[in-house]
Order: sequence, then structure tokens, then C-alpha cells
Amino acid sequence: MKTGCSIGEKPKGGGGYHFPDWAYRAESSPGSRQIQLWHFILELLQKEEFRHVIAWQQGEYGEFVIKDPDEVARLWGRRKCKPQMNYDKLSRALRYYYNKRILHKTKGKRFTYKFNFNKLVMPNYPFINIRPNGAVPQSAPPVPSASSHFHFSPLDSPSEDAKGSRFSGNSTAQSSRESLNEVTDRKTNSSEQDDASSDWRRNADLMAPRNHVGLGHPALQKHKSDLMLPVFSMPGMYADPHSPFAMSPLPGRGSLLNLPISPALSLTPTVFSYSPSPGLSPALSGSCFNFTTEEMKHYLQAQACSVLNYHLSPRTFPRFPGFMMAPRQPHFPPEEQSSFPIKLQPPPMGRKNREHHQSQEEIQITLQQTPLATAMKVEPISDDERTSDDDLDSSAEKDFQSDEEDDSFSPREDPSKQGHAFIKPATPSWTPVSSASSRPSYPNVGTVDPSESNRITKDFSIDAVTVEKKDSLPPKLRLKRLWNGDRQAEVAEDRGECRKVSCIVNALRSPVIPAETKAVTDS
DNA sequence: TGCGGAAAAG
DNA sequence: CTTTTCCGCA
Repeated sequence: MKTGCSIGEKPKGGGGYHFPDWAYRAESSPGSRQIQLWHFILELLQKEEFRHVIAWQQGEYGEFVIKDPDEVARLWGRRKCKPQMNYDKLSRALRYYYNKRILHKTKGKRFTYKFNFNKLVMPNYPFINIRPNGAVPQSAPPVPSASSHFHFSPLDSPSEDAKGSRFSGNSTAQSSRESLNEVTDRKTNSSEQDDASSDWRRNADLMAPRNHVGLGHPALQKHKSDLMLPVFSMPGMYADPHSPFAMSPLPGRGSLLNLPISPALSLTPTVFSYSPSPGLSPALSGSCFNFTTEEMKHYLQAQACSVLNYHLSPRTFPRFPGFMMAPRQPHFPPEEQSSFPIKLQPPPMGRKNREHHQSQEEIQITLQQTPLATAMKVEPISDDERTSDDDLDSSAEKDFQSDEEDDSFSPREDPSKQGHAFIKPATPSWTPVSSASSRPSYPNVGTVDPSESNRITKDFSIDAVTVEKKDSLPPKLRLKRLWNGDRQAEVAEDRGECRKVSCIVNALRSPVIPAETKAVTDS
């Protein structure tokens, strides 16, 4: 049973790490609990075992290459119990991420895609991790430093305006509090280069870019409460230097991030996410994220924030405790699982039921075939609620599954025990802003390349539309709208959740909020 | 190869 | 909703 197919496994309890309840909540994992493809990809990328199949592309952070498409598809199919899976299908799923801005294709490079970190949160991030004090865990290879600057498209930082102060600037090592503020602020600079030292804040902005733009939509806004990402420190985790997840070697602030979320952020969906498409403005085109370690760190933090703010697809983030994976990592037995029969699923159904059902038999797969497959890290929470626990240890049997398995943790424990810091979202203090409805202006659009702009425009439209009219939208828009809607809903939930937790954030953010609100309103 | 619409499944 | 399945189009 791999987890994949089966439902939940129980975790084992043992070692578990406990995550806050909210981590287990449905809200946290919206929708289907099933693992999402991007998450799966990330898992593969984290494991060395799969390095030959899929790996981070050097040079560009977040960019990865599927070296063996068929294998990846197989693994994915296995995980989802879709024996018929192939790269064509998998890639379609990947393409759906384009609009969500979770991923984008690196043009010109075969089988190469890039995560849009602006949108994703990587809980695992060590950076994020926070130790109370801070040190950063080390291990990670440095983030690439390369060139280092972020180049974001102007889009990202749409209007630069905005909020004004953006960051104060200190260095990285700020207190978490500061972080919060920063986050809150969004803004950005665009691409410029910053010095390394530049703040990540700016980076943060990047993440948040959309806010401005979107700002509006008061209606939409949900204010999310402040959330904090849970972070764990896990040394060792992503060692891959190319991995965006890599830990930062830097000593910096290690503390946790608190991620406050700015109300404003939340709603707007991604309008500007960074999406470098080649077509984009020249500057953008390259797309890229290059950063120094520090920057990366900041960036990540910011991202985290942003994610929250953006509220990506709901499913996207935090919910997975697994994701956070704590310390478990050390053990994945690479071995493959032996063969275990997978549950077959019915033949492909696909679109209109095609007739060809192949025999399911084929389906039966022996997993082992794939040497690669192995334990993967985490999966999202197990499907069932059971709480499981985590499996960290579960080794053996589980392992086999491990590749897919979910890790669950025992719920409700005090995370602190673990040593990881886990932060829950704070309750929001502010009240929702409201509604000023204004249509957003579309700054920068001009700069964008057509395709991109197109997209953006769409988004904007959507937002606007959303605010005003819901139903009339064309289907596509409507979908997007829904998406947004979802988020809103989540927000609400989050709040609740947040409340549970104590947070720090509130105080900090207050100042910010007003600004945002104002901005929105003004528009 | 890659893209994205459409329909359907869960 | 997200992903799977198909498919037609570059």
C-alpha cells in the first residue's frame, strides 16, 4: 500500500513530531487530500535517489529538469495509483500549474520547468526554521549565490510604489518581528540589484508584489490573519545546493519566521507573480532568480510569507505537516520498496470513457521496479485523519511505501517539544478592510511581454470582476474567481486557526495594515 | 516537444 | 477543485 494508493497509513507513532492541530486540519489541506503533483515533484527533487530522474538545474534556482520523463511519470502514476500515467499526462498536469503560477516552463530547455517560488512555500526551508534564536541550521549548502540579485520582472514589483517604507533595512538579522513588518510591507524594488545585503525584504516584496496591484479588491480581501509558518529546523535537509530548499549556511537570523500576513496580500492572487517568460520584457526574460545566500534566505522567508499571503492554492501549503518534515529526514531508505502490489485502479477513464480499458492487470505493478522509488519524504497528511503519527520510523513496511507515504505526525502535540519551532498563525488583529472597491490599475502591464501581460491582465480583470460581478465571468475567469474565492474561505478559517495560536505578530502588523488598506482604498 | 481545450473522475 | 485522459495544433 503505498500510501499513495491507500489511504492513510498510520503513522507511526513514534517518533513523531507533533504539529499543531491546525496542521492537521482540513483547512490546511483543502481539497483533496491527495498529494499534489508539484509537491510530489518537490519530493523527488529532494531526494538524491531520484537525482537521475529529476534534478534541480544548476544555475537557476527553482528550476528543475526532468531527466527521465517516463520514470517521473511512472513514479507519479505509482503514487497516484494511475498506472497509465505517462509523461504526456503528467506534463499536462504540470501545465495547469502555469496558470496558477506554481510553475512555469523554461523555454528552450527540454523537460525543464521552474517553480515559481513566489507562490510556493516551502515549509521545509531551513531558513525558515526557526530556531528561537537563531542560528540557522546549517547544513545547507549555500544557496547559490550566484549572481545574485533577484531579477524580477517589473511585474513583480509592480508599482513600486506602494507602500512606502518598505523595509527598513537592516540586515537580515532582524527580529522576527521585523520580519513581520517587512513582510507586511510589500514592496519592492524591482530588479535591481541589490546588494547582497540588500534586504531580503525586498525580496519579500517580490513575493508580495501582487498586492499592490491587486490591492484592491477589497472585497476580496480576506484578511488573512497572520500566519506563521511552521518551521522546523532540519539540518540536513536539502542539501542540494541547487535546491531552493537548500539550507542556508549563513548564520543569520535563524529565527523563525513569523510570517505575518498582510491582509492586503491575501487576496490578490497572483497577479504578478513572477513569471518570467521569455517573452517578457527583456529584463525579465531571463528570469531568474539568482541570489546570494542571504538573499535567498530572505527571499525564502518572504516567500513563505507570501505564500501565506497569497494563499496559494489552498492546498498548497502548510498543511502538510509532512512537508515540514521535521527531522525525520535522515532516514529514508533508499531502497526501494519491494514490490508490493499496488492497488490498481481502474483503467483509465479519461475523458469519455475511452474504450480502451486496458487491463488493469497491468496495473499491478511491482513497485520495486523502480529502484528509485523510495522513501520520499513527506507527503501530505495522510488522507485520513487519523492521526497518525509519523512514520518516521516506520520503517520497514512503511518504507516501501515510503516513497509515498505520508508522514503524519501525531497531532496535537506541542511542537515545541520537538525542538522545532512551530508556529501557529496568529490571530489577526485587524479587521478586515473592506471594501473599497476600486479597480486596480494595471501598472506595468505595458512592460510585460504580451503573453505575460495577457495573463496578468486577465488576472486583474478577474480580480476586478470578482469584486463586482461574479457570475458573469466567462468560464475561465470564473474559475479563477473561484479560486480566489476559495482562498477567501480559507482565510476565514485561518483566522480561526490562528487564533488558536498565539502569535506575535499582531502588534507588528498593525501599522502596516493601515497603509495597505489605505492604498487599496485609494485606488 | 510543448501547449491548452474539453471532458470526465474522484 | 485538481488531476487524468484525449486530442488537435504548433
